[in-house]
Amino acid sequence: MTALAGGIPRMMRPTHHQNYPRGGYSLEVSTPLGQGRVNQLGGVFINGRPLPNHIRHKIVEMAHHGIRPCVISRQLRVSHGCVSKILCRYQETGSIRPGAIGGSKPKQTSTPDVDKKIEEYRRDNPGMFSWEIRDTLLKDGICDRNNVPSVSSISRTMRCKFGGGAGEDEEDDDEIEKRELEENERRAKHSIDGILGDRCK
DNA sequence: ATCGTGACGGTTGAA
DNA sequence: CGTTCAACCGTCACG
Repeated sequence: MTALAGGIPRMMRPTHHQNYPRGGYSLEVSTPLGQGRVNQLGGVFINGRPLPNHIRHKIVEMAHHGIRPCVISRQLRVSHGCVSKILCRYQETGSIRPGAIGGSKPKQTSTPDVDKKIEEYRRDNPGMFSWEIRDTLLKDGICDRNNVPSVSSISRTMRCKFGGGAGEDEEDDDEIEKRELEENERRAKHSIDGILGDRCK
């Protein structure tokens, strides 16, 4: 641990390390949704998970009323770093929702160019099969035999871009939010049901 | 006193 | 099915 005599690169924090005296400082509380913890301000949070929606909402609402971030932080018991982040994001994107967690990068098996071409073929001829697209890619000289994507790769690409063919409908934040709230409630209820009378299977 | 920032330990979910 | 791994999370502490 002492290994970096050579000048700590201005941004390393050898001393911090989230070193709590082991055994617990960060109180643990149980919530319907998992292991909750308590931050320095006394607020409850779940490590690794986004803040609940109503808190996020409250943060932007208070900010909207001209309340300073530091006050919001103390009042809602959310770290100022988090308040700052949520507010920043809200200003940038207009959304209070957290970013998409998890999943793999849409794997770029082909170049963007090829991807574009696939989209184009598909748009011009929606009934086209993946193997036909593959053939066309070769015929048009977009790819050669060495770098042409596999048929399954092409169908994956199309699944991603076209979502299975159905038109994508954009829901506005409110709608998503509402649905999320319901889902949360349902989930919470579920786990309570599970505790009260475990009968599923 | 505030607030931007990045390390950290954590969870998630498509591939 | 289980595993991988890069995305995001909020907290903490520094500056």
